[in-house]
Amino acid sequence: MLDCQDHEVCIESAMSEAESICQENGLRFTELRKEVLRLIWLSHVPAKAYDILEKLKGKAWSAKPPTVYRALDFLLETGLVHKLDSINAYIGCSHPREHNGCYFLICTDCNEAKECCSPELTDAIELAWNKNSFRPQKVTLEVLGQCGECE
Amino acid sequence: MLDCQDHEVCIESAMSEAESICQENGLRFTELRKEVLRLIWLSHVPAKAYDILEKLKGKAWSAKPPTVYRALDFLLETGLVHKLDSINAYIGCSHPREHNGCYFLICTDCNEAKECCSPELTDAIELAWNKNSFRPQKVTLEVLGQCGECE
DNA sequence: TTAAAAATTGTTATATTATAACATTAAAGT
DNA sequence: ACTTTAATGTTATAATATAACAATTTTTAA
Repeated sequence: MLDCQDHEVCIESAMSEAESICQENGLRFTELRKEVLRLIWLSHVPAKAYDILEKLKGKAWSAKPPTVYRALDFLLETGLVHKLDSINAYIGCSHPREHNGCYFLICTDCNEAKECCSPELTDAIELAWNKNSFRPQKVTLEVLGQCGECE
Repeated sequence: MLDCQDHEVCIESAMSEAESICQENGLRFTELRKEVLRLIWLSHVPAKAYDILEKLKGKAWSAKPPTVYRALDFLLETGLVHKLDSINAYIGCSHPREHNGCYFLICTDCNEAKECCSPELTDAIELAWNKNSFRPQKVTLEVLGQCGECE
């Protein structure tokens, strides 16, 4: 599904961008938060919270559910990570500096997910909700299906 | 949020349409399934599985979690009910004979949800996924925010 | 019409996902 | 340095959902 050539590069660039964003905004990118973000970025398959927990236990931490969920809360709030509600899993944001018209393609065969953006989509959605005089706060748009490589 | 004038009528028409659909398709609309659908339609606030369970217990059933989840599975498969993944709740489908370009507006104040359709939306989404050579199987589109009455 | 097969429901147990509440430690502000 | 705030540790539990097998009901078909 993905165009990522060298995933090590992919991870490192995500980590350093996260570092910058936190610095710019005076947010504390602690070791725990870093490690959780890195674990999420380990693959393009969205990570489950309890899988992250198991991996954390293998490291220095005395990790328990709140350990992971608190780190996830931080990463979600800062926009470094997205939660995919349709599969209860977490994926690193591929462009954490701007979030416009994002949606997710999730392959039910290889389990990889890809974040996409489409201005036309945003426009269509805005048009639709304006008709309903609705003030949107959060949009969830996830497409489950088969990616090009898997079909 | 809703234009429903008389909710009794709203419920009864949903129930009788469900009855018809099941009959047409040779599906068994058992008492249990009927009751669960009716409980979901009790309000336009999406129903939580365990709330349905509690209400069922007040009736004739010896209800346990699988009782509810199996009825929900049936109703979801037949398209009589939708699951809202962003809030883990279930809502009656307002037009179960055709599902095209549906999405949901969910008010975080009054908790009501409204099913909407927008062909432009469907088109924009299809355009977007075609670019990615992705074969969609299920689309989740939910907008959390404030409805007209609540803002 | 009755036996076999299939579908539905009952029941017990457990898996999965997530948060509350309070204690402790570390960092930042004054 | 001391106070406050933020982050993490820890225990317990809440909320959501499914597995596995037994009993029953409905349908099929001999």
